[in-house]
Amino acid sequence: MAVHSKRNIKENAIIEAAEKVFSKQGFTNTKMEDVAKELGVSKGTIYFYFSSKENLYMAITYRAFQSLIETFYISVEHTKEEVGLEGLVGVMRSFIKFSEENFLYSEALLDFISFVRSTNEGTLDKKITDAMKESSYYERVKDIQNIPINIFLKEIERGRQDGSILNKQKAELIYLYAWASVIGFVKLNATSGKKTSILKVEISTWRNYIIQKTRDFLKDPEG
Amino acid sequence: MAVHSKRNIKENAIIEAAEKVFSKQGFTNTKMEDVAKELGVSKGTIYFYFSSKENLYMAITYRAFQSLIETFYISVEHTKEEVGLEGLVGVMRSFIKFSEENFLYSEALLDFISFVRSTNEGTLDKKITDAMKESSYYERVKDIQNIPINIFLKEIERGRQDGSILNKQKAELIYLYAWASVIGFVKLNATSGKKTSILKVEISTWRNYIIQKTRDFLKDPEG
Amino acid sequence: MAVHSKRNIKENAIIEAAEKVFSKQGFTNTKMEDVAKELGVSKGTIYFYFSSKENLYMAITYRAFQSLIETFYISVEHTKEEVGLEGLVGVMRSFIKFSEENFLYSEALLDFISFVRSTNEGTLDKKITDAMKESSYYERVKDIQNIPINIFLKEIERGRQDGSILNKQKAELIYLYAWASVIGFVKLNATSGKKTSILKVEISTWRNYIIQKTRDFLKDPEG
Amino acid sequence: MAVHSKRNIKENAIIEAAEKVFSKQGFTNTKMEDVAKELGVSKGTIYFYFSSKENLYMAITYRAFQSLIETFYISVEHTKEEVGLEGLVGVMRSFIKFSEENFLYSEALLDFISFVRSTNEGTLDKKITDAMKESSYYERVKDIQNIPINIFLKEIERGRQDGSILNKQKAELIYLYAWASVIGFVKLNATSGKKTSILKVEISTWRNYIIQKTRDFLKDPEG
DNA sequence: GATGAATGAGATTTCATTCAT
DNA sequence: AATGAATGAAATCTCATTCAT
Repeated sequence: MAVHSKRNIKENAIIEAAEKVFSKQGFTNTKMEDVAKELGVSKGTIYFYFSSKENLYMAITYRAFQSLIETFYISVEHTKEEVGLEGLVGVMRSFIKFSEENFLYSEALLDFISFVRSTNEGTLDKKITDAMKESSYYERVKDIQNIPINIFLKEIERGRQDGSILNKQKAELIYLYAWASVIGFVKLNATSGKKTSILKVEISTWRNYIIQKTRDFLKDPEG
Repeated sequence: MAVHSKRNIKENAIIEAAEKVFSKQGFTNTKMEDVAKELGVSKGTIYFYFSSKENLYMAITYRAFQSLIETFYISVEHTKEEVGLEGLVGVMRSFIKFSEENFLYSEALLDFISFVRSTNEGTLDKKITDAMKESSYYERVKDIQNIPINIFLKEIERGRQDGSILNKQKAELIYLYAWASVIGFVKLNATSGKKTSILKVEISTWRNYIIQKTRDFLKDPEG
Repeated sequence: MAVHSKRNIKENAIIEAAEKVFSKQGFTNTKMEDVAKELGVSKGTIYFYFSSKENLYMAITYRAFQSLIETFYISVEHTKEEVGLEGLVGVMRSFIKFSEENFLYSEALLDFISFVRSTNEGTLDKKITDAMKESSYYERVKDIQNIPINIFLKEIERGRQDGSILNKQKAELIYLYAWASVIGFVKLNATSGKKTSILKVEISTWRNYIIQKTRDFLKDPEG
Repeated sequence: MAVHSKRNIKENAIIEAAEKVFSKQGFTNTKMEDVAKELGVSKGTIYFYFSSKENLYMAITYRAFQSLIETFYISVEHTKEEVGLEGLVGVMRSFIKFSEENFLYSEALLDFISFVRSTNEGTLDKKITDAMKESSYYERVKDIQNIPINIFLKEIERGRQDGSILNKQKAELIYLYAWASVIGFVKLNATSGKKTSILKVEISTWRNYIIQKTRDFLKDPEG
């Protein structure tokens, strides 16, 4: 186990270095050499741990899902004494926070969803190719990809049980509507993040508005 | 002028070919050769009309804005007899339709916004580099980039005047909230478009829900 | 046609450059860059004409077969007034000469034979991989690979008709026996070719002996 | 000595593993890692015993010569009561068998001969480079390389003494002629060895023919 | 003795861009 | 205007070899 965890430590170090440079320069504009330099190792070392650039990206995707799941669990844990509505709003809030703080993760999640949904013909402009399926992380990600959704859906159910959520729409639809808001929000803010406003609107105002709207329509029996 | 319009015809043909292949394969995965082949001309010809791949993408971006503006104007024209609320809902509806039918355009708009907002340092993973600023289309796009927003805002104003829109939030915030929904919706559907449902939710159901929600919160005085 | 032949001229120039450096340094030890330098062009140019290093080798293989066929036809033509035995001895002689003068061709022929005969499992040490099958030249070579053999067999038949060849063995066996001698002869001489003797035997003596033995056993009714 | 033989045992194990993978994949396509894996040790261990990949190949070459010599001696021993002609035919027969059963050895012998004959400039496509000369096995091989030939030549001499061999050619020429046949035979059969015929000729038929021809021309006073 | 992580030179291949015709 | 051959910088990936533990 010592040996194995040693390997894991290095793998994680590489992933973290990769996250740093991918975040700064983007996947396409980043050379494996850049990742190596960031960590102060040689190119070969990166390839010793990750068989390809895509595999490395897939590992990041895995971490993205893991991180989101962790975030969701923590949120749910924090609000377990409150009603389901508050639990869900909490999840939503942490979802936004997560996406804002980890734009790369947010992108990775999105890329993966697109990839899984896409057939071979007509692939869009993603970093992902068929080679990705050969990544050892591909299966791992597939195994956990639905956990965030399920946590979300479970909170809706809880809210319905305790009467705090009155919206009668299909739970999945609520999830999609909420997720889309977050994605749009994050995408439109996708820059180096120095700016604190857009179209003269404070980003924090916008963020709060999304959460408020979410709460509103969850409570709305006509929702 | 004859010469000039002849040039325009060719330019447009190239842009259309580029749109086709970019849509299919994405910007990064498309070679200039592919664009040339699609149109049945040589690579040299493409470069005769467009100084770089980036410039070509910028031309597409320009068309994307033009097209969105046109779409918005048509929508507004169609609903000018109705109240502002309906005008705005119509704009929203056409916005979604536009984005669904032109994923590439939708991406281009987003890329441009990101690009403009970003400082030079810390550019994200966009197809857009500094070379973009040198594009002859860059200035042109900057000149019209705010028109869609302004149309949207004007309809809000109209709705407020005629009492159909009661939501008291800053108009720009409403715009951002609406736009984000559309972006999220489109992004999550971003595949070859063969699928008609996601998470067991019909896409049309989702689309209608977004429009319904938009209408709801525009009318809501507490909105 | 002018255009096409222009392309062919360049292709041939590249092939000839490649033959030169492959002969000198061997396939594995030769970089595409070396081929480019030999011709005074850039690496990219080589790839403009040949999609891969293997494809280039396959093109050489094609030339090898073409050249051998040409050599055989010329030999047959030269001896058409003589009996079949002499025709066959002539072919044999030119076969040896061909192999001595074109060691690279001789290797290429051998590699191809091995490749075609081999199944996927257990490929031997050749420059050839499965990628080779994707070479545009692969099919072309397959189409002509049996011509040399057929010429050889036809001469045996002619010799039997005119009574000059009395050996009663299966024609194919005769071919294999003769070919093996040539291959062994060439392989054992496979060096830069400066030496004129081996084991104190003059190479010319050895060569003549092979031809003499061939003639002997073709005439031998007990052969 | 205990230490030394322990070392030898390990060296032999490595050589055998190397022979296995080189036979299957060829020298060039085999990574040191593959050799290590085959034996279930680490790459470092291989390097502890063999200074380089070339050196390892040289060790195999040494074994190839040893094995051939052993084979020859056994054959000679078996036929010492018979006439020299039969002794020589026996050697030939075991030579063929040896080469068929150990294609890698057969290649190694050939590579070594080529290497020794070649000058530094103009080395052909062998796995062998100048580094080979630095191999500790290089000298060892040089010391024994002529033994097979000498055994062969000695049998010819014996056959001439007892009158069973009447062929008057230089003994070395006879050796070369015989060896070439074997090399050609083996090279043309160089595949995974599943096929039992080539050009509709049974390989066993061909093999027997070579032996028969060898006997014939050894007896032939005009040979 | 043995390990396997780390190195880094080098190989193949790609492709936006240029330019002679 | 148009062509497409040519360029060459750069990217991904390989692997024999080294070396700290």
